Amino acid sequence: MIIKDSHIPIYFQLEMEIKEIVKGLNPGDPISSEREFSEKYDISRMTVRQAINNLVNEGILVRKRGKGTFVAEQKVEQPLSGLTSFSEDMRSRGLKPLTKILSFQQISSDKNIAAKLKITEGVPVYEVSRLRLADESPMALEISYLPANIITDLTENTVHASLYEYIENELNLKISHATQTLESSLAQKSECSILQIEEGDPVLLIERFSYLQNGEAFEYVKSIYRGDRYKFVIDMKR
Amino acid sequence: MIIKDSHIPIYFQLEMEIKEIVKGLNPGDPISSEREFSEKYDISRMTVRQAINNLVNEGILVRKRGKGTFVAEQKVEQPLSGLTSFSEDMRSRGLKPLTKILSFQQISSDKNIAAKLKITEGVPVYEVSRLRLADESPMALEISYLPANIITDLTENTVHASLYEYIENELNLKISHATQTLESSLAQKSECSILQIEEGDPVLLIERFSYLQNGEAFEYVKSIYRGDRYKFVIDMKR
DNA sequence: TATAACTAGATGTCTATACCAGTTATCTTA
DNA sequence: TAAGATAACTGGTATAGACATCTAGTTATA
Repeated sequence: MIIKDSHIPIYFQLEMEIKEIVKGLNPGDPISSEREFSEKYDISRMTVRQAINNLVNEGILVRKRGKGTFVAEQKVEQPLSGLTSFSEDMRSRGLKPLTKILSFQQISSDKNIAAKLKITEGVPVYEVSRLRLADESPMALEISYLPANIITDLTENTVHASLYEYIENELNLKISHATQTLESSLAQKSECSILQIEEGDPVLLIERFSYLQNGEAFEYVKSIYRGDRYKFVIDMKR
Repeated sequence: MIIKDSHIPIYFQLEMEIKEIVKGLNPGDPISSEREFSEKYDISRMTVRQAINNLVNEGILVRKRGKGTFVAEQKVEQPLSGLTSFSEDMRSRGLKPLTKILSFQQISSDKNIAAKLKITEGVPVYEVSRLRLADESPMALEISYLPANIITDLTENTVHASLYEYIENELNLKISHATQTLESSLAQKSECSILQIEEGDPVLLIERFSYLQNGEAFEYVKSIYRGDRYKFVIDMKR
């Protein structure tokens, strides 16, 4: 029902009306033509067009010249950063995500870690090992290294809650960007038992370097994902 | 300059005109009022509004009721942000990238392709096979499928030049976003000879779905990368 | 029978006009 | 001088009608 002398614009009322109609239709179904709406509600065709245009811009309808206006196919929503987190990803597939912290300790950086974080060998770093599970079954092993002189007073609880919030809100550091590399490899003996796979099975190796706004690396993460069970998803906006 | 009896709609010509004007302005600057454009080009104000509406929807302008229309602040959008292309990636590592088109043909979509692109089985699609090389040695095999009813009149040259430019500028379609999945797997016999690897070697499987603004998928790409030589890189801005 | 022409109906473009509703500066008045 | 009214802008909403162009059927023709 459309009320003509309401303070709510007619085109807006019609938008609501059409949204209701669309609820009872399937993607691809046609809606009434512009002239039909115009006559049915006794409003101008241009006003009908305004309502439909807005719904087209919202991705609810699709116009096809000469044919009509149709209910759009389901819209795909993209997560903010472009990268879906493990937890989101698992949940979207109907699996229950769980993260177990296997170890948390402060160690002296060896040559390899020091090179990755571009710090001097021997500078203390936090080492955090995590096991990622989906529906109780292991999906990935993650080992993170964080320089203890930048990320100060880190605790196991903080790591388990939200590391990034701690860095930005408690330490007042500004996170700038991260670089992630993915590569396909074969499982090594040492990783097999914990991921419950066989030597030579396909695995996805992911390395992430995270940087502060001053250019310092504050995190190096090396992950091993089961290749047979995990797909990495990226959404890209244009 | 606006040509009235052109086959190009007046509002579209005006959009171009305003885009040029905006180039010489700074974010926050006002543009002429709707009535001024209307008088200057001797066109209806409603036509001016249609042009401005489109530019507002594109995020180029913002309207402020009672005040005027202004150049929008910087656009957040970045073309397919975060993903470095194969060519860029190779060059940054000092390798010479090369893409060879192995085959280009129009075929009838089978059940699998039709399902991926959400079209009816049998609808014709273009199939493009590409071999990606770095310093003469094969790195990846890419097979793309594009519905021939959406991406019309595709030629091998277009594919080899810039497909996305063709879609946006020649076909006047709007690219919205893409979803990419990566997974680790083992090489199958059929892929071995062309990639010069052994059966069971690690490979990176990448699937990409690209979508238009109306929600239709216009591209499905399946790629197989050599796991021993290729790393996939993602940069993330916060 | 195959093809071309027509037709009905859909969206697309465009006009000219009217009035509504915020915003701002100026002008009037107490 | 300060407060309020007013005028002159801005974009927002809405109308009625005209013609263009595309689509899909139907009809007429070669």
